[in-house]
Amino acid sequence: MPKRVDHEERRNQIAEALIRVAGRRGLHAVGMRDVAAEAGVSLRLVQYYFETKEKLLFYGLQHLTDRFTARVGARLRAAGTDPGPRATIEALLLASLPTDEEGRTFHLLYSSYSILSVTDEALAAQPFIDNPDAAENALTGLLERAQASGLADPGIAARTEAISLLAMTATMGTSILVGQRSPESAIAVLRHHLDRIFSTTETSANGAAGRL
Amino acid sequence: MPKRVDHEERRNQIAEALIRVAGRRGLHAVGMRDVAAEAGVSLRLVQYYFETKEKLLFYGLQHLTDRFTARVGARLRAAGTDPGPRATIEALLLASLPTDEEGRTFHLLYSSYSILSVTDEALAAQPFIDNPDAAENALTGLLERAQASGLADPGIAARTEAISLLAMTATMGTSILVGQRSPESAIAVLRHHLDRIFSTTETSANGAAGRL
DNA sequence: TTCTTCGTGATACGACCGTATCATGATATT
DNA sequence: AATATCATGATACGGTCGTATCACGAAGAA
Repeated sequence: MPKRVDHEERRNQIAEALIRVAGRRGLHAVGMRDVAAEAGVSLRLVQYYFETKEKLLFYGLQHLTDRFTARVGARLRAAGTDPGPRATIEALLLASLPTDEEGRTFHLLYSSYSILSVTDEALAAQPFIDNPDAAENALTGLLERAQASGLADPGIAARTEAISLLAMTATMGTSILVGQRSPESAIAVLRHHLDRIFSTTETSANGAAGRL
Repeated sequence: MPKRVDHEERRNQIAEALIRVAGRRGLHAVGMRDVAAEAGVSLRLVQYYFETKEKLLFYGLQHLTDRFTARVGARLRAAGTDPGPRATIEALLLASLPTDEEGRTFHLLYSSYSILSVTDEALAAQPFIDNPDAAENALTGLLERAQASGLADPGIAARTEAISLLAMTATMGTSILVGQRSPESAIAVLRHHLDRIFSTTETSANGAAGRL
């Protein structure tokens, strides 16, 4: 066969371009031509690898979640080998906060896709529906294990707290995005709740007992 | 003067049409012609009252926040005259949840505008920036007063909890919107935290004692 | 009445968008 | 070397969008 270019890699390059330009100008504002220009290829090429814009957007969403998963994994590894449950949870939540350019793009685009999926049923049927459930389950498991090993308050409702932490992180991420809240204050709120959750009853002299 | 039509009312009618069609098909998908058709008027009329689409969108945002404020007010009044702080807070939070068609539209469009404002600086300069702060301040005040009157745990950090409650409500609202969570479970999570906050110290049979 | 101004309508314009078509290099197989 | 097939490019097409233009009816002011 001819030229043999790795199609999947090409698609990834184009998807990266989509993510870059969408992160800059907003997902609603990107066109095929913008993506092509950002990727440094011709419009035809974008059409060649993704026949339709819808498919490009779907692939972009997939690529986005993949990259986000990789980001979280990297943050977890950076937290050291076998960190405590609290440090793990903190790394998890903080990785979701738009405190750097990459996080900003992730949060903006993920939010955009979510809102879009409300009125676009084709998008609503796409993969990223199960992702939040996975995060919720993972976090719940971490909390339960922390409780079992006596690090976290046994009185708390693990799943409810997991849902709450993720929900707070998401909204405060948006607040950071629109410039309404500083990353520091968002982190402070999260730590406040982690302090509450990771507090064995008797050791609570002041506040922060079982720190990471 | 000629025909004498109340311009402001006309604008409101058109803004209502914008909100309806945007709530149905998504804010990104509405055009001037859609709004005109939904309002039962000609395209020219929409142009006449709002010279540009940008102005129409800005006015629509203003109208949206006005109507949302009215909704919250109505819910508060429906909660009875001088309800307790907890009932007030609950009414406030539940009014923000997309549990009915109106709430669904509010949440969807408010989220859409927020996301849009991240990449649209003209929109970012618009009014609705201060609204979240107002809600946060109001909620903080309610919590502090509840603490002062011995109804709420004096150990909690009022503002931090206010921020948390609003943040959780917002994200769970979106979760409801995309069909990922039921309104009941969202309400259960909120009530869980209200139970924690509105718990006088000695009644805590299990864990949450004199927290920081 | 005549005029001026406001309100409303029908329609046209230029730009851009997603998609399709046609053409042409490049290469691995025969 | 010939050829079939993959990869890439230039360009055209139909539709829709926001906006502008032209036209006309209606009503207080002169």
